Amino acid sequence: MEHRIERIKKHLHSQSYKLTPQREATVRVLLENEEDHLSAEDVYLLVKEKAPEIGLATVYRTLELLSELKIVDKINFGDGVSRYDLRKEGAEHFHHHLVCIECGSVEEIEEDLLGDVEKLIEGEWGFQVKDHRLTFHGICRVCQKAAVSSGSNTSSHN
Amino acid sequence: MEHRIERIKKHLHSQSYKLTPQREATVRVLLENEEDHLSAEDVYLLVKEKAPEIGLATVYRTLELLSELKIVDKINFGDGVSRYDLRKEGAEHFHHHLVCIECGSVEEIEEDLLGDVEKLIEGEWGFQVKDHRLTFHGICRVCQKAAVSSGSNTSSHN
DNA sequence: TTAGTTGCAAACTCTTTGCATTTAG
DNA sequence: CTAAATGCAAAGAGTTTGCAACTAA
Repeated sequence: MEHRIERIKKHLHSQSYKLTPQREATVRVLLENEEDHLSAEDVYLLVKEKAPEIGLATVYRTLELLSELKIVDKINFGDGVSRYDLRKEGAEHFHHHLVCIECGSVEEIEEDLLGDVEKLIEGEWGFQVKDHRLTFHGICRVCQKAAVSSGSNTSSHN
Repeated sequence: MEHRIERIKKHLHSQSYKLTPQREATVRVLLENEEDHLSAEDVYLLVKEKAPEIGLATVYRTLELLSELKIVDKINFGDGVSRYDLRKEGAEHFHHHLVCIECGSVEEIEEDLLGDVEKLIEGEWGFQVKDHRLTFHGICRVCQKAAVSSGSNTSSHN
């Protein structure tokens, strides 16, 4: 964890940005919640626990900065809120998401599923792919089980 | 075109919604601009040309209704604006998009590229896929050519 | 020392809502 | 006739910005 902070610090310095305590606290919150998809407000509340004086505007500015530096990815699941996701070390592509339409849970898929599809896009459409966003909407394992055990009689031909 | 209006009318009636002149005008605008990805504001301005009395709130309400009825899809390319896209007749899945990071153009791909990937998701992750959103960000054909002819010397190993 | 950063409050943008009035079916 | 829909203006939610004070490098 510390080495990741250190790396981000260098990344900031290389562009003559400073690593302020507020920024460090924000990055720490993101590191400690890598699995989640926090909104700016979520981050704000968590940062506030460590550094109560921080303002929401600073969180927004920090997240925007980290986003520009490709340290985080800004995503949008369709509710009107932006969420921020730390990029995995050395990840070439943005990871994918499985969003459950029942319970709202979000699962991440690191695996690159789109290699072939991207080749097709470049070949057939002449479009040079730089990044992608892929989200599946559906029903997660847990909610499928819940539906079965509550006796919903949807014919499951599987 | 008229038969598509007629079909939508029936779809509305079947749920005891009315096809008001405002709704019809909105649907017509969407039909006439199927290729584009209009924001609510865009739709509002276009509808206003035919039906100047319409209010922005009505456009929002209509788009939300059409979205619920799966007549349109609501999408979000990351700028803070929702865009609305008429579903193609009989389209099972949401189509894909190629967004150019140079010129902002958006191209649509009707072809279903994710059949295999979805099977994998269902098999490996036990996640029952209902729909997906796939957007590629990159450089469109036109901007690639522009970059070459303006003599940008980025080594293109292709 | 000083360019960069912060907190605050006010401003902005997009979207939703309350309500009196109108209208499609 | 009446439930549904409309237009307007006001309210909400999320995000951005101006500015004087502050601070990391």
